[in-house]
Order: sequence, then C-alpha cells, then structure tokens
Amino acid sequence: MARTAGSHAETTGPRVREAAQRLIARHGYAAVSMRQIAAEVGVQAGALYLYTPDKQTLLYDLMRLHMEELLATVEALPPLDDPRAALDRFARFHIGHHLDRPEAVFIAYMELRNLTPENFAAIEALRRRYEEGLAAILRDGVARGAFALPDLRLATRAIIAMLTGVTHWFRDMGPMGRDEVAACYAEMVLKTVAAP
Amino acid sequence: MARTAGSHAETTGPRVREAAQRLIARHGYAAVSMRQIAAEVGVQAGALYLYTPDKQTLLYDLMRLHMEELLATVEALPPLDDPRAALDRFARFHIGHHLDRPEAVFIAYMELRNLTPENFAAIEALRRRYEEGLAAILRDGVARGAFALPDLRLATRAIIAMLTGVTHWFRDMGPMGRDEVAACYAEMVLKTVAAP
DNA sequence: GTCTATATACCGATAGAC
DNA sequence: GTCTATCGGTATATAGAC
Repeated sequence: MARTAGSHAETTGPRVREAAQRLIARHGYAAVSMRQIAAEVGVQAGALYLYTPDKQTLLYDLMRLHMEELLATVEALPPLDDPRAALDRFARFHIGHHLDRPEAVFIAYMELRNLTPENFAAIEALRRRYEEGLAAILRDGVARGAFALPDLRLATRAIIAMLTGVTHWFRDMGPMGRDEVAACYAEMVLKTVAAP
Repeated sequence: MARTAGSHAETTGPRVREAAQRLIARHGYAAVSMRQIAAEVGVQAGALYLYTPDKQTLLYDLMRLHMEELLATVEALPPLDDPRAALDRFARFHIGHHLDRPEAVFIAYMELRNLTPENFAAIEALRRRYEEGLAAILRDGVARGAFALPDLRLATRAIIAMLTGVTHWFRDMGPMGRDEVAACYAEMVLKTVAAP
C-alpha cells in the first residue's frame, strides 16, 4: 500500500473514514491502531492527524454521520395516513437501510461504550430521535384503534431490537433475499402490535 | 487494592473471573489489560497466569460458562404440553435469566469477535443449541395450529433479538419492575406468532 | 500534504526469588 | 502462591524535514 509523497487532501479525508469504518467494524475500536488505518489508506500514521484531531473524534464522526444520514432519510419520507401502512414501511425501510450499511450499523451498535461521555450523549440523543419516529407511528395507531400495545415504550424498543437483529445474521448468499426477509419481518411486526 | 503475599488459591481463581467479567463488560476485552484485572483482584499481573494460560482463554471461559449455565437451566425446565404456555414461559425465563446476569450477557453479545476461530465455533454451537430450543416450541405450535409464522428460522431469531434487547435498556430503578416487563414482552411475543 | 523519527507510555507474557 | 523485574513489542500523538 506504500505510495510516494504528494498532495491528495480532497480524497484522503474520506478515505481515512472509509478505512477506519472497515477496520473498526471488523476488529473493534480498541483493537485497531492508527498505524493500521494509515496503512490501509496508504499513508504514514502521522498524516492521519491532518484529518482528525484524534482517534476518538474519528469514531465519533463515523457514528454521528451514520445517525444523521439515517434520520435525514427517514424524516424525508412522505407521510402516510394509515398506521398499518406507516408501520409496514418503517419496518421495510429500517431493514433495507441497515442491510445496506452493515459496517456503520455494527459500529453504531458495538462501539457506544468507547465514546467519551459527551460524545455518547450526542449519539444517544440522535438514537432517541429515531426511536421517537417509530413511537409516533405506534401512538397514532393506538389512538385510531388499529394497534393495541401493553406499553408504548416497550413496544418501540422491542420492534427496533427485532428489526436490527437482522443485521447480525443476514448474508446476501443465504436462502432468502433481503426483500423477502423484510416482508417477513414487516408481517411479524404488524402482528405484534395489531389490535385484536 | 494492594495486599500482602500469601496463598489463596481457592478464592483467587473465581475472583479473577469475576474481576475480568466486570471490567470486560464495562470497557471491552481489547481495552482491558491483564494489569487492570490483577489490580482489581489485588494481585500482581504475573500471578494471573496461575489461573489462566492467557487472556484469550479467560474470555473464552467466561463466555462458555455463561452459555453452559443458560443451557443447563433452560433444559432442566419440565416440559409443557401447551405451545402457548411453553412460549410464554420461554419469554419470561429468557428475560429473567438475562436481567440477572447483565455483565455475562453483554460480554456474550459484544465479544464474539475477539474469540479465536476455534473458540468462536464452540460458543456459536452452544448459542445455536439454545436457539433450537425456541425453534422446537414454535415448530410444535405451528404443527398443532396454535402458531402461524412466515418463516420458522426468522421468527426464532426475531423473538430472541426482541427479548435480549431488554438487557440494553432495563434499569432496576426504572418505572417498570422486571416481572411487569417480562409479562409485556411475553404478551407481544405470543401475538407475534399467534395463529389468526 | 506527507514523510521520518521520536517522546512517552502501556501491553502480554515469562523468569526467578521468596 | 505471589512478588519483582524484565523482555520484546506496540500504542497515540507530536516535531521537524522536505
């Protein structure tokens, strides 16, 4: 991966984040060294500090960018009036979006404990904003008689845990395609909260 | 934490595993040093190697003991004929057992990637055996018309992900007690797979 | 913008005294 | 059974040459 010296500011910054994302997803934040990331990019370790003040900020930026993209995408969806249609779309969106970004999802899930308290709080706030989007769908469905839940907050977390679980085992070479998997999960989620 | 020299073989072994479990659950395997574990126990770093051949085996033993205890407990439950009763009991058991062992559960989920390939395969086999216990309940329920599922394997994983998710947010000081939470989840799980 | 070199500190694991 | 001391290696981050 060695390369000769030169100026590549425009491309090196993103490549640092891409390399960090790939390595951290595979080996974990604490186990990945700045030297490994630099080798993956093709620069020396010291050069990384032109693009991030330190290793912690590199991790924080990966997680923040992931959550901001997730929120921007879901909040840009046109509203749906029918609660069942909204929940069905949410389930399929969540699975599809997460299966398209396995590395970022894995990091967002596994590396929370390696954030400083301030950075953790910022990521947690974004995560709660996403959760609230699902809670709003469920709340509306209950109010309109389409859904029945023992507890709104529990149901919200249960559904997100169920849907995110797909990323732990799904492989593109497996027996089911991602649309088929998403359809199965959407069906189960709807049953979970359906009114009798 | 310093202490004077002496012989404490009977107590030091378990205390090493307890300290390792506490520290690894909080900071992650890669971020915890043998020196930190030794300090927590109250011995010097070199003394740890009387109780484990290396750091990797220490992690593997924690995960193996956790899975073996989980399997022994669930497989010792008396059989239930009604599929709905069996699933209800499984959901409550899973949540109760996991909430009682938050550190072991956290490690079992987060540190799989830090196992050597051989150790990973052994833990994965135990995990699949546990999953199969739930799959058997669902399969029986489908055969007897109590349950209806889009896919047996997906439903098994979806339910385990949903139930295990409780450990990520449950706090004993929160608004709901653990039995109340378990009851809500059991109700949702039953709805998820109920026949129409 | 990137390099080489380095400061300072910690790591896992082992050897040998007691 | 535990300690002290240490080996060989790696870590993050910085300084200064080009």
